[in-house]
Amino acid sequence: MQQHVEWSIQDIAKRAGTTSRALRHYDDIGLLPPTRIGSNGYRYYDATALVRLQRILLLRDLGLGLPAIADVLKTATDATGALRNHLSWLHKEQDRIGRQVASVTETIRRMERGEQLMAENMFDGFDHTQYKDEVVERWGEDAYSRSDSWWRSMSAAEKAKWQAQVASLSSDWTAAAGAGVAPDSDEAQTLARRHVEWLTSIPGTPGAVQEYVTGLGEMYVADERFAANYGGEAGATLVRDALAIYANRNL
Amino acid sequence: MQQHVEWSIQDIAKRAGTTSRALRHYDDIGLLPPTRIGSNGYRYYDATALVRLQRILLLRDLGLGLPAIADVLKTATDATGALRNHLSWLHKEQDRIGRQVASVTETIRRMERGEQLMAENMFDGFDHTQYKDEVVERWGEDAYSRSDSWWRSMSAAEKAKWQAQVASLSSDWTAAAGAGVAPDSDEAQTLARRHVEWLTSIPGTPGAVQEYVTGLGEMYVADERFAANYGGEAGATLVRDALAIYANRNL
DNA sequence: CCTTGACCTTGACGCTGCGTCAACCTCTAA
DNA sequence: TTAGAGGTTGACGCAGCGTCAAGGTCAAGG
Repeated sequence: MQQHVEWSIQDIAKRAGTTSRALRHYDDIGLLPPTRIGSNGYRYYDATALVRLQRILLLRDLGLGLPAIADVLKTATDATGALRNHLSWLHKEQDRIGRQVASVTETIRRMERGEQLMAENMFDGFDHTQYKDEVVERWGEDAYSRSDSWWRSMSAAEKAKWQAQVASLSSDWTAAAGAGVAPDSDEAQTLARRHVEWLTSIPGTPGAVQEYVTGLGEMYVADERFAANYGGEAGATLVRDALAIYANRNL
Repeated sequence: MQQHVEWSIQDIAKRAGTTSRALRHYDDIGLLPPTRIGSNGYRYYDATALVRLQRILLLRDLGLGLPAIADVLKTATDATGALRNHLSWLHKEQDRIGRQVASVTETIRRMERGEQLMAENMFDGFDHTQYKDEVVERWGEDAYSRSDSWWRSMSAAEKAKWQAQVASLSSDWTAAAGAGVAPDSDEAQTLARRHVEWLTSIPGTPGAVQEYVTGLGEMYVADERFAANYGGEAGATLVRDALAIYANRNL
């Protein structure tokens, strides 16, 4: 009997369904040293090593990292603990991927409906992350997290309503720009008031929004995609100037 | 107005919710060069750069890689195509994670039922991957894939029945070892026959299984976990010797 | 004027798990 | 004997920055 007491590195690799390179790596990091090393430097493995390799590969397929595998094989006592940890990590990954899938799907859907969506989409993140720092600095972490949770907690219908206001403002600004109204005209200033009211309807963005509003105006002009929402460059310029004037007078 | 025409690297980083290191990286790879570089080497960014950064971070949050993001921002035409690709990748990831969750959960369940499960579990992969190469070499790819699909296509009940046979053999071997029966005794040889019949009930493992069976015996002894399934070291030794004798006489 | 401290710069290594050369022995079968 | 298959040890590459290290720059205070 005992006809195969040991195998070469390639044999072991193919038998276990991995590569010789991986085996050398496992040797390098001390995870699976060969049973014997020939005087020529060749690595030889026996059945015990093969079994250990099987376990390694099994755990690897379950997604564990090599250090984690080493732990499991070393302190064989706590195998379930390690797997349990790993499972919770997997669940987190599931959630994360799930959220990404939802976001990407939604983004694609919007882009397909042709609604200048990249801009709209940007708009969402806009009030939430872009000025996060500023909000936190001026009104504290509480205000920001309230604002953030406010948005996250909105129902789809509420979000839709909010976005309808965006659309309404957008078309009114566009129309005004098309009609060539002046930034300091009553019409433009009325729109500016609506715009600011709409903005300040977000909890966490109270009083002293002058610079905030002015900054927004700059952004609109800086980005032709935002500009597109307000009737192109002319529209964006109108919005910026009207907001600046309104902010100066009323805020 | 225009009070903030440009910002320092830290300001931009905090404002956009990232780090200065990331911005330097984006500069290095040409994804987002600073608007202006001072004579002192300092990086300065304006509103346009901030907007671009926002887009970068948005796409990054959706899980796209930096080269992919560069493509999207460069050829703004094909944004949905890129996202669609990414989405299918995300779906694959979901599947993969899902399978891992199932596997890990199942493994934990088994380990908790205390059934020497690590060994059982190993056992599964055992007949399927470990000898894949050998099976393929001797009986061809067809035989292997038949064997493999055989296992995969088994119903839960069938798998349970098969595992019941394992359990039955296990306890009988353990009992025999405890009674101190000799490897060449009728009792041990009867068990060996059952063992071999059980093994050969797997399609793809026909005739000429002598070396296969002998190799199994060695494995049982080499690994104390397998040994535990057969009544410890003494049991494993009994199994090995009995199988060797049986193989010599009958295979 | 000098110091302190905050902020900036350019390297360069580290992390994960090997794939993939490169340059060079060793063994086996014809 | 010679080709060809297989073995060895480096060492780079990948993704996306985190994290020192070593050293300029700038604004404010003693």
